[in-house]
Amino acid sequence: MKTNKLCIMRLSKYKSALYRLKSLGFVRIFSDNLADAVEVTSSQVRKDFSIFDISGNKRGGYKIDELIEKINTILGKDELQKVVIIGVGKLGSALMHYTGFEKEGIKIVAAFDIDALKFKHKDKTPVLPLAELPEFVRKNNIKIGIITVPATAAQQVVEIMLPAGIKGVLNFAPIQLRGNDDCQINNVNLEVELENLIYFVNVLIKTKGK
Amino acid sequence: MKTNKLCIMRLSKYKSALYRLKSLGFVRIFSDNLADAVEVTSSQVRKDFSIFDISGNKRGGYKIDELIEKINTILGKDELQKVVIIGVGKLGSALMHYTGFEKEGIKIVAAFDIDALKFKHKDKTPVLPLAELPEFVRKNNIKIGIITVPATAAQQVVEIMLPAGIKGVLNFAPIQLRGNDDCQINNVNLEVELENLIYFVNVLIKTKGK
DNA sequence: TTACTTTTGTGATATTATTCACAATATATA
DNA sequence: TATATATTGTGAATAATATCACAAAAGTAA
Repeated sequence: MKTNKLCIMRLSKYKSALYRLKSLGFVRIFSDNLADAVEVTSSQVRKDFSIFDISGNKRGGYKIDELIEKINTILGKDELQKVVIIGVGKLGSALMHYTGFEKEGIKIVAAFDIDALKFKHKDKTPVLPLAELPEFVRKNNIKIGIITVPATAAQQVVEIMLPAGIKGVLNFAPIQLRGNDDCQINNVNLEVELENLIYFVNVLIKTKGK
Repeated sequence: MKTNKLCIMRLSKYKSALYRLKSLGFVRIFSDNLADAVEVTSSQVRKDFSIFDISGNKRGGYKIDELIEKINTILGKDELQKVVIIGVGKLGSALMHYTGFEKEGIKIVAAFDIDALKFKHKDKTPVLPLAELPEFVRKNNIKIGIITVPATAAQQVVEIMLPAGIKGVLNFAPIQLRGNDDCQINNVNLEVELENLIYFVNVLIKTKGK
């Protein structure tokens, strides 16, 4: 089974499109429709599915419900995923209260910071001292953490998370963090995303000018 | 000149690493060092540079200042980039006040919403009615917009932005938005990023178990 | 039932991206 | 100055990814 990051990203996107199509009343779907929704080719869709032995019916397409279930299984979404956030700044608290995760079975169970003014031990999603992270992570069997601290603190935070048993980090600090064999780190760099967009907009404007 | 999105993303990352290395006192840099900082190979770095005719000195490496300047020119960062945000929810207001953009020459000049309770005409970064977006965009020659509205509203917002003259959209709504020849849309899907991470963490845990 | 049409599933092929490998050359050293 | 060494720059080779194209199967219509 040959997979790669892009392929898994597409699976997520297929799923999200499937929920939407389902809510519009569709029961079955063709690779063509999914391809449209996610802006890929229909052979890409079928190839992705074949990698994971997802099969439909020739001429009958795929049953949406089955498809969603299979994709969820592949993505490991059978059980609720508990996630912690480190860094309760603007972005951190926005993500903390972001409602989009719950429908995907992802729950932010706690946040951590070093600023005592931000501690909220009694809240539904508590904000706790960073020093308590290792114990919390072990007790609650947390695997995933989101980093939303400033770039200068990010590597230090990783050094605390790894021995605590965190296996996956989604890093929003604008610095490329290094994972290891025991921990996967994915970086989401907002500045880079915007710069990228700016580049292609400039290309667009220049080519139009011709 | 053959470019692609990944290559441009790497340029941004090189630049960010260069700022860091500069602040540590470095003046010259080798492809090796940059490769380390961004987690790519040194030939990747040199290849990327050669695509844009960036050259260093054999045995002398690259001068950091020149490199930063050249990359900024390529990325179109010669002048301040004015950006608007549509959707002043949790994520929107976090991005609105996110300080990381300014050092990259990106300025959020206004935000828009449909909820009158959110309007702040007098603020430094005003929150204005969505209806005023087209006029504002034209008057201020805005090219870039960030979408942080719910998925259900995102496509409608795009339909307002395109005729107003927006050329690039960074979309945070969890739905794949479609651009056209006149407008580039890049999607950042937080749910997808997290799901992706969860997948690879599960793979990690399974393989370790063996 | 039979012929026709549509859609899947997948090897073969094409395209794109990355790494290799090494000549060219700038700098350092003796 | 001559020699040794490190590093770039880039074609060639390799690897990764996506598309093509078509046989096989399943539905539809007559």
